Amino acid sequence: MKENSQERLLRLLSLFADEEKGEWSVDEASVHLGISASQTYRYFRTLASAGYISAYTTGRYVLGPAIIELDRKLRIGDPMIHAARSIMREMLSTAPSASIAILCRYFRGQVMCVHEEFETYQHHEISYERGQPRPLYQGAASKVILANLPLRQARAYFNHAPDKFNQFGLGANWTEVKRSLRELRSQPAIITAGELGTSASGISAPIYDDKRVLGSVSLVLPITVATEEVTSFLMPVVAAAGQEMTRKMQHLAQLQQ
Amino acid sequence: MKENSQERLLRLLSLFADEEKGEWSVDEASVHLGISASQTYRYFRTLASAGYISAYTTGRYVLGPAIIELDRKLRIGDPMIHAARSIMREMLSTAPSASIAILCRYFRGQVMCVHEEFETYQHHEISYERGQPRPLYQGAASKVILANLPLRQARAYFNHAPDKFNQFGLGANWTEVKRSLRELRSQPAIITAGELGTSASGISAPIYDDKRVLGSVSLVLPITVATEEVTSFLMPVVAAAGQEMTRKMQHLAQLQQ
DNA sequence: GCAAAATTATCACAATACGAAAAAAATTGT
DNA sequence: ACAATTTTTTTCGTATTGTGATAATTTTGC
Repeated sequence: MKENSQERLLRLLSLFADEEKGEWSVDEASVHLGISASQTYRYFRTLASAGYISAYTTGRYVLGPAIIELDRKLRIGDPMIHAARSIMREMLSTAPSASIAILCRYFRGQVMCVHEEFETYQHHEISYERGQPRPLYQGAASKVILANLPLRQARAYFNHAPDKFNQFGLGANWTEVKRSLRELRSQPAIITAGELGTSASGISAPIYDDKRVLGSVSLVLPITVATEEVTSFLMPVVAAAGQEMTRKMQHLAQLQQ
Repeated sequence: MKENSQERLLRLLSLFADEEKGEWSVDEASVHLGISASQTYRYFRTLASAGYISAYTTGRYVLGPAIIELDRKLRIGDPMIHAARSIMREMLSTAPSASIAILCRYFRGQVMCVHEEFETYQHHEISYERGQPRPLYQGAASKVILANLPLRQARAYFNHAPDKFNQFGLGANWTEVKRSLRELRSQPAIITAGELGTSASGISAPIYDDKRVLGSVSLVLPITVATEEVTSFLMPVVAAAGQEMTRKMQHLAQLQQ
């Protein structure tokens, strides 16, 4: 827990991401971070003059335009998203209309959607939303990552929320969980229904780097069209997309560019 | 140009936004920033372990998932975007189909789109793209901000790129520019055609905070439908949207919430 | 397996980040 | 318009730590 001044600055910035709170005053942040008011003012000034936060009215700060600028650069330049785009589009073309394809990443012990592809835009209520961290035990895109994590890590997550693991059908104790993770891993792609909200069904396959799992590609379909027939057709499609992504990621690493 | 260590850290992060380059090695960043290699390693480690950058292969760093997380929070929580959403949608409903509504902000001496509303998604080629800074002299959404800036600032920008100002019809010298800015300011909304690419036309109105201009709301239409008749109908619509936004921003400031 | 590159650790010192308190500036109430 | 708050910046002395150079270690490419 030794922290230097740069880490403190970033921790202040992450206040705007972590908490449900979208705006912070200097005083609030000061007590929350355990930093003196004068120093917190210095941090706020630094972040504000770089555009990462912005005072939309006196004393109240929110995230600033520099975030948008960075996000655009990421959208355009991220190698994983770039590699995924065509694969996801092709996968989507074989799926029923109103389906969407999502690319997720393992991040900070959670799962975060980093890219979406869809034919026609429609607000999907409760699902993987770009940029929203989701737990590892809920939904296909998460579970497939969990199942491919080293057992040590999986166990640590299980110990942290055993009730949740049970609630989402992964087992009531570690022995059961271990068995169901092995079972999930043995399938080419994994399918869930109604685990985030009740209206969607997910089909997901893992993406590997070299040794460890990086994330997952998934199809999310309206639960009404996710019949046994449809999902059994799509399972190998999604599995192939995952394998193709894995291949591309390894190829990328070799290009060293 | 006195810079502390936090500012240096943010400057390193902004390398990933400023330059055309989307990926950096430690050495490249080290020479570019004029910081020793060992210290640059420390900065990279700090940013990486907070998720702002990520090594997608050994030695090559790109922006990390934390950016996406912050961007989502901004999209959801930003007071200006929140205030704009309904106004933009209503404005859009009176416009020809295939039009889009954009919300721009004055940022770092440039103009950046921070939010878009559209009926049906279609990739608009060259226009205001969310997160891409644009110069003040090009396009309606920019010009309306420029025209409402304090003259001192406008003059400074003119001196910085007089040829560009002339190219986009603002005048060949400061006297002419000053006159055309006044002329632009006198209109309820300003209209341009084909200034970004050749296929779009823009109608924009300014948004004020209390005294200074914050940004602009605009309609972007396919140039083919932007007839005199259509634009003269839409001009007061956009102007009203700008005024409504101004009202909401001032109301927001008074709520102090 | 070995050479090369990437990353981390060590160290000594100057630079600066820090909190407390005071000063200045901006904002609000009346 | 003026006073009362609140917000923000400055000052200052000191202990902390950020820093570059170099070495040690780990990882990677072949």
